[in-house]
Amino acid sequence: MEKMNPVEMCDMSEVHEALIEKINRSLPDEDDIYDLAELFKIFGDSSRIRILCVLSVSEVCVCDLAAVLNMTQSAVSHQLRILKANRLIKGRREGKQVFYSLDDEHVRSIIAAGMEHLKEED
Amino acid sequence: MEKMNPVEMCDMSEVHEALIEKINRSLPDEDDIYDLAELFKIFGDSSRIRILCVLSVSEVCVCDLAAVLNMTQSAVSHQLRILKANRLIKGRREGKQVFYSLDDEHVRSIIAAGMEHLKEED
DNA sequence: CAAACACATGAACAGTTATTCATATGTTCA
DNA sequence: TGAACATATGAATAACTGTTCATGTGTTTG
Repeated sequence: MEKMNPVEMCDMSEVHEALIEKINRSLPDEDDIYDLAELFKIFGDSSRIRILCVLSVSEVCVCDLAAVLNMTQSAVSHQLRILKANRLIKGRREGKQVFYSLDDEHVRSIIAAGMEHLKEED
Repeated sequence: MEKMNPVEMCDMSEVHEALIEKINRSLPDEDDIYDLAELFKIFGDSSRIRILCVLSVSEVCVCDLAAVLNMTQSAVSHQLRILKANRLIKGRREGKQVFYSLDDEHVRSIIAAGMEHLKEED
């Protein structure tokens, strides 16, 4: 891939040129970064975090989720759809009900990593 | 964004009542969940992730960031402000330039946790 | 089959957000 | 002091997102 035309660069271009080269080589793939941002976007909503926390405790059906989280069934379903599409949870039908549970062990570790940052603040 | 709504619950209320009680007790504090979502919101933008990835390699000034990431200086500054306000990065002035670097070890672990999820997909 | 229930989903709306543009602040140096 | 440079920031705009409302799908049961 050809180098992007530097839109802006400070005067000491010679000095920082090498650094920029080095950084460009060690940056993750553009697509990976995009996917990563998309993933964190999923965690960037308290309703979804709450759902994940509940499912982290136990497999739960949709209406119980709505009850525990004090959300409408529709709102819960919309969020479950997003979580499922991103393979963070999975659904299991049992008669009229659908029970959801975590589909990825990393969900807990991602949440834990975020919590650590919060608990560290002064 | 979070609204109060009428509680919904499926018919088998007696069966799930105990489960709901248990879940309610083990859920994280409401404020913590909110803060956690706010934190992940920061990571939920590819421009900010890219900035964090760059700073994960080296301390870099604003105009070099703009050059590497092919963004305008203004756009970079706006994002740096957000990252700084959330204590993910810190700035160090050196003459006319300001050099930014990571301010939290957890930044790397949060990104790593997210990456693991992506790399796991079939 | 029809009714009741659990859940899913499309459309619309309100609130949020990242970027751009213009301009302000802060620093160095002639 | 004033010009040039590096960065910061306010306002405006376009794009995105979560919820609600209405309705559709799938399942059980009378």
